[in-house]
Amino acid sequence: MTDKSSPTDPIHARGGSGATIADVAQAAGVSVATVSRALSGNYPVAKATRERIFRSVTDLGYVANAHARALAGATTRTVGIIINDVADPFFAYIARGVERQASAEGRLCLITATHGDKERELALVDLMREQRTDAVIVVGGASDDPRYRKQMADRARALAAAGSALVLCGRPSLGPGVPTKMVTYDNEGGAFAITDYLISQGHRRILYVGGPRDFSTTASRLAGFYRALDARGIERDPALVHEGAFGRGFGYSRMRELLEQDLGFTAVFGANDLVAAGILEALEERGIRVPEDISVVGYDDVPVASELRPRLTTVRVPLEELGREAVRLALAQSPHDAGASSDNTLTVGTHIVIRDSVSPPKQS
Amino acid sequence: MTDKSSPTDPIHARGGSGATIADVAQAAGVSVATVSRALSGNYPVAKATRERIFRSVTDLGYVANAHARALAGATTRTVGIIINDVADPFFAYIARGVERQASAEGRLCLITATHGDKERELALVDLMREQRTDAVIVVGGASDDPRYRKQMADRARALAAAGSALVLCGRPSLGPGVPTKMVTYDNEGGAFAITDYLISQGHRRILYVGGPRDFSTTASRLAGFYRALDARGIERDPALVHEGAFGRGFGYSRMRELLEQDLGFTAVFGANDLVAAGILEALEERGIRVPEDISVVGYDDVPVASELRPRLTTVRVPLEELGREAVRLALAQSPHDAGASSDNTLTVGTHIVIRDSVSPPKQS
DNA sequence: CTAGAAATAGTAAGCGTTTACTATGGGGAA
DNA sequence: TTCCCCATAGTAAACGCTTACTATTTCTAG
Repeated sequence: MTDKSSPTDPIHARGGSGATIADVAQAAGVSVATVSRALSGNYPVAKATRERIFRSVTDLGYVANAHARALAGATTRTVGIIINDVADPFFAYIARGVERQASAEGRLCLITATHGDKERELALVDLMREQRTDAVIVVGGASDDPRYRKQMADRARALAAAGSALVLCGRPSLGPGVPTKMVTYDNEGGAFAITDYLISQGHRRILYVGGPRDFSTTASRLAGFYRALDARGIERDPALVHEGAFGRGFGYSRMRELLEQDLGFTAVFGANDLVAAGILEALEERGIRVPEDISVVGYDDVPVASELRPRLTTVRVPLEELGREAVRLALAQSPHDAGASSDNTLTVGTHIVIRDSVSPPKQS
Repeated sequence: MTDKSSPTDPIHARGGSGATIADVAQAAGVSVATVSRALSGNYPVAKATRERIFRSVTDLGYVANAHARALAGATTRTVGIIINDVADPFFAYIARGVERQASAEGRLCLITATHGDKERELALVDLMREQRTDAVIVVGGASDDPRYRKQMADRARALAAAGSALVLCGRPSLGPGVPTKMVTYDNEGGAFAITDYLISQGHRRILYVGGPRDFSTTASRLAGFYRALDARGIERDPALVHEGAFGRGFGYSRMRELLEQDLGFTAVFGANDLVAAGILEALEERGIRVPEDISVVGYDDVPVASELRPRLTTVRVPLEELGREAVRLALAQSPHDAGASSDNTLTVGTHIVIRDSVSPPKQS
């Protein structure tokens, strides 16, 4: 092997464990203060000096130590996001929005997943707090357990006190007086709209399947569902509501069971698109045609909705937009008073998108 | 408003910008060293003292400052991962594996996306280097531009020198002597297998669509494709190979164009499942039946493959596993010598999964 | 010419932890 | 009783950077 560290070999010029700002200073024959200033560019440094410094930086393959920088008072330039599961498209698209906006604002993105465990969610908020992220964004529906809410509220206060912010994305407020920012979508309205659409097509007995019980998202979607029923004077039938989980597997297995019973429904409202996909699968397996025999709708409009056959009629939620807005809001300097009056909350609309999975009920 | 900071109010007890270890020490009447030791538990602390300390921690809502900790020499407990796009299922599943394994090993996960820009990829590696992550994992095929390879190799050396590691996940080596770890899958083998399957069904003219040109993934898949052709003595026809991009949109539009020409193929190999989905869409639009008129296969076996109708025959890549192994390897203390002999590389297998999108070619 | 303002550099004090050393008190062995 | 060791706790020196001050030139205006 020949000498690997010729003076022109950028990054590997020195061994050790990475060059420090002092190494650069020495190489350039200036003080560390000058290097720091040349690098951040917020203070005049003579052109010649600056060039010498930059040359040394390249020669040494120097990159600043983000921790030292953060510790010395500069901001961390990092936002944290907490989601359920990276591979669930609902969260993945929101995460994409967050990642893109964060990077547009020169921030890095710390992503973690709860796998649906609310204790873990709380622990993750603390982890982000340790990291001193500029903001922490928690995504998706929340449990309505009061103990949990209190714990989360405590963390919101701690974050606010430390100059960071807790952003609630697609979940309800922690209550008045708790310093959070919120970006949500019209969950209830979308559910109302699509239920009403089903009714307008002539359906009267609609099955609702999916979504964890005691979960804010489920609650809102059901609320919209019921409101539509009520508005048309259709009786609510508890036998037609089956909460459980979000996810294709749940939709499939629950639908199989439900098909054994004689519930007499003509349409099914899947709590989200994945549940609807499972429902479709179960229906197909039984040779039931969609939409001729039974109509099906979903929620979220993630790509699988248009991948399915029949293409799924569903409610479009602007997921990526939601993520972007979350970081915009998070990073926006809230007016001096953290007053509740400032618009720390933002709601984006939803609308139904009509595809091929709904038709009028079969004459029976 | 009544007094909000009663002594029992956990986290919000003090204003300011977060309690420090010194605050805890004072509250507990001990030195900061003792607090540090009680917290990390790597040094004996009297039971009574420890309890007093933990009480103060809770009272103050104290969480350690990760930056100070990292600076003081402890590891950062963070791994970085660089992918193309969070919302692309191929990457999302790998990211899930990484995230899960990282969290199983008590690490946090810094996720960033390149959006296919290789300059940005290099910049992101530097960003992670600034963060002093325990490892940085770059995922997915790579460009074979020599300048780019050299730059990446420089960074690999810098990371290694700093005690971190560059992990190549699903991409080829940067060359001998460059200190990287690798976890890959049998890309070429999978392509060979599925092409051979197509041939065994009687297909002779197979169209290959998708994948960026000059990209390692494309190169391997095409290599397997060609090898299968050669093995059966089928002539390679350049007119049947159409590189371009990964993505549903590309598959759809290119297929539409190709359908205008009279290429006489009986099967299509989509460079990945998303491309195949686009191909299916274009075919459906033209009223061409799959697999009766034309057979289609994909690659990766992401969920959309089984969502499609017909269900897509494809090559299964254990994506989540890939991600997990990447962090296992990354975090494994490599033997003292960073010798090339140690097994810093790991390959997971691929296999074809047969569904409904292939049948023997139509008699014409 | 000279005083005072730029412009440019350097000094050194933190930022919040960890950890090598040092200090203290109490027990048990001899 | 005297020593030595163990269990605990404290002191203070990094870690690598930013930035308020201070110092030195070099102009510019009067």
